[in-house]
Amino acid sequence: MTLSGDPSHFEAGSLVSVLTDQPLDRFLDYKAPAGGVYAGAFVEVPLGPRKVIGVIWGRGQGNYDLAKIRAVSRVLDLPPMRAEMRQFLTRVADYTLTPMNAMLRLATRAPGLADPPSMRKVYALGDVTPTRETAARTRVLDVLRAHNGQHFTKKELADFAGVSGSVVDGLVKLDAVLEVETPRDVAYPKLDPLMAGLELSDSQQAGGETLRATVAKQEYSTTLLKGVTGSGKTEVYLEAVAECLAQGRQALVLLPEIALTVAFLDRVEQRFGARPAEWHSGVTMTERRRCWRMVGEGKAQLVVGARSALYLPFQNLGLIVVDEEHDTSYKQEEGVFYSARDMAVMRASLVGASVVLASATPALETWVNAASGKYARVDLEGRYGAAELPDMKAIDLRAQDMEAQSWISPTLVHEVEKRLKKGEQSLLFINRRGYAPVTVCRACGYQVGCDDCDARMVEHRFHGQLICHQCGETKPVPTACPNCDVEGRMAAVGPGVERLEEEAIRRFPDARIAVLSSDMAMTARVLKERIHAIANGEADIIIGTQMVAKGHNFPLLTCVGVIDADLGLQGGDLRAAERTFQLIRQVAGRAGRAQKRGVAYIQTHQPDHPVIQAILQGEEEEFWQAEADQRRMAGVPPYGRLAGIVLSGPDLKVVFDVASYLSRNAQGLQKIGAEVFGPAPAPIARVRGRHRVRLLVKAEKATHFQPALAAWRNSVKLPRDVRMQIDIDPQSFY
DNA sequence: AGCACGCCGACT
DNA sequence: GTCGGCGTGCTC
Repeated sequence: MTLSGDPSHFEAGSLVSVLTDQPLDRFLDYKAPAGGVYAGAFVEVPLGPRKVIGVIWGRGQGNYDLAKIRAVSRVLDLPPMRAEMRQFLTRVADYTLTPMNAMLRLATRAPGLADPPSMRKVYALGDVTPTRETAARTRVLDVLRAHNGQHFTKKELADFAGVSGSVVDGLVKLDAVLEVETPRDVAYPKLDPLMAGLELSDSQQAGGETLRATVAKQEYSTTLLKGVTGSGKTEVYLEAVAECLAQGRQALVLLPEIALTVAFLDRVEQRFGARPAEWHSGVTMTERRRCWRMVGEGKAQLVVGARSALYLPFQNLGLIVVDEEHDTSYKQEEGVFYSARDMAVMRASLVGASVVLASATPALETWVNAASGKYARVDLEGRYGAAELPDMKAIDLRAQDMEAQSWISPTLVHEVEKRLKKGEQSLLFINRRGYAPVTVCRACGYQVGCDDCDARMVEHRFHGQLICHQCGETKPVPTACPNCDVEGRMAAVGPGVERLEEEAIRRFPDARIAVLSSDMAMTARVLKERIHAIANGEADIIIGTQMVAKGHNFPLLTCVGVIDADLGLQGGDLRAAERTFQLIRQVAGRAGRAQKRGVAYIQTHQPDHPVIQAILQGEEEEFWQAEADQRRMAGVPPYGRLAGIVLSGPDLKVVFDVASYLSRNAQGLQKIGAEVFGPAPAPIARVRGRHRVRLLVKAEKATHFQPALAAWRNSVKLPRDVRMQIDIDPQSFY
């Protein structure tokens, strides 16, 4: 049956435009298959000798040799891509200057989409009683009778009954046990939004009700949920999730780190009685396929995931929560360059969903949007329970009597010792992995660098080698200088987390010391167990990198020492101040979460620096306002537009020439008032053997920035081995 | 992305 | 003579 006049239906043989996941930067025309096809349908189309996945985008363009046009081979058994999803992908592509096929790949990142639903055999009680009932057979039937109506796999059933699989086979042959083919991808267990949550404080209660009311309107909105570490943001936004689920709409919660998901799944189970769907790099292929398909069939009510979960085929999305929304890992800086936070807002605005951006230290962009009224804002007062934010104290390193090769100041040593005596925990924070950032020859001054990158190799004693943090290249720690051949003068300079541990062991020989660093290669579960053990008091001193700043609770912790607060302030990055502020506030927030008030000690050479001062005084709003004013004066985001362009290739001169040409031929950009800066060598001028040159394009806010950039990019034909990356709203300048 | 076509060097 | 290196170009 065909619906005449329905513009989204295409009759058999008519021309349709198909977007494939192949890297051809255009749509291809095909003939609609027998039975016709609707726009949005997932299809398989012939392309050269192969069959590839595509989506029917609309009517064919008709600008290709009709004789060469082939027919869609088949329509896949998947719910069609909704119009709003197609619109979303198009908008993200236009915003980030990404080809559409790359967008489709993001949206179809699940295995076996072209395959029929994967099936498996399950077993249930049959209606025949076997004539010869052996002991083994009785045990099997007893298990099935005890769980009447439930299905088991053969292995489950056999294991439960303590028999081998062949007993089950025998019973199946006699029809005493039923063998049923069922889809492997089953719906997620039902979440109950009406279950009672934890008891909320007044502030949480009020915040939760505001969010519920917002979600209940079923229209687009974005709300900043701001509350200090420990104020119970999660419980509050789970209220928004409850409201969304109660309406029968789907919800998505984005978390910045896989390590946080395990704890979050537990919270969801407590709150709604079952676990939600999970989507991140750590889930198995089978589970990925299940998640993608169930989300598309509306059989997953809540998804917890990493940024790429944004491209799942939700059918009736009502809410997106971006937890720790300021986190830099939401910005993808590979392949498709996008900010998951910003794209969450875009997706929600297209489907009439609510967005909650949760953070103790919001991104400046978010803060500004809330201040201007573009976003609503909910503030949580105080910390949950009796806990209060710690006192913040600076340790002026210029006035400390620092020993050589040591980074823990006498004042901080003293404070840690006091905690050790009282049986309380201390946290020493250093935002640097490995043992030492530099290996230098004391004879000639040579520093060991990576052969393929313009970066110094970082010594990792844990792994017993030097590692390039850019490309992952490793080499042994040399005993003789590679430059002057002098033996035995190579020295490690500066501290990393491993070296800090070494110093802590030396200074606190009787303390139990635990290290938490992202390169210790632990699974999410192991990591969670470790953190749990530490939180329960299995360590006196915790030494950690950035990782410890994120969302873990240590109730016995009363002392935080930030080893080098200046580290983030150098480098002249646009966001250096903001980052340092966020990171130190977060780390400090680890202290004193339960009954005892904590103190955070911040070691710095510049205690009068405005950022350090803002942290010490707790003058948050003033800090954001000052940052915002500075950005406005400089005409940079969020008050202006930036695009970072990186050209890379094996031959520096060729790359530089292309960059110069682009810079000189930017009339289209100048026409919209944009300026091109550069070319200049990128901060890391060589990565994996490719030379990198960067340009920066800066424009006023209200301009047709992307179209002008796209035209500019397309105006040059790049040499074969030169690549060009365009990063809209760059976060880092690497 | 694949995959074919095609045009030059060292081999059974 | 040909096997195969990977540069170039095409796929509706």
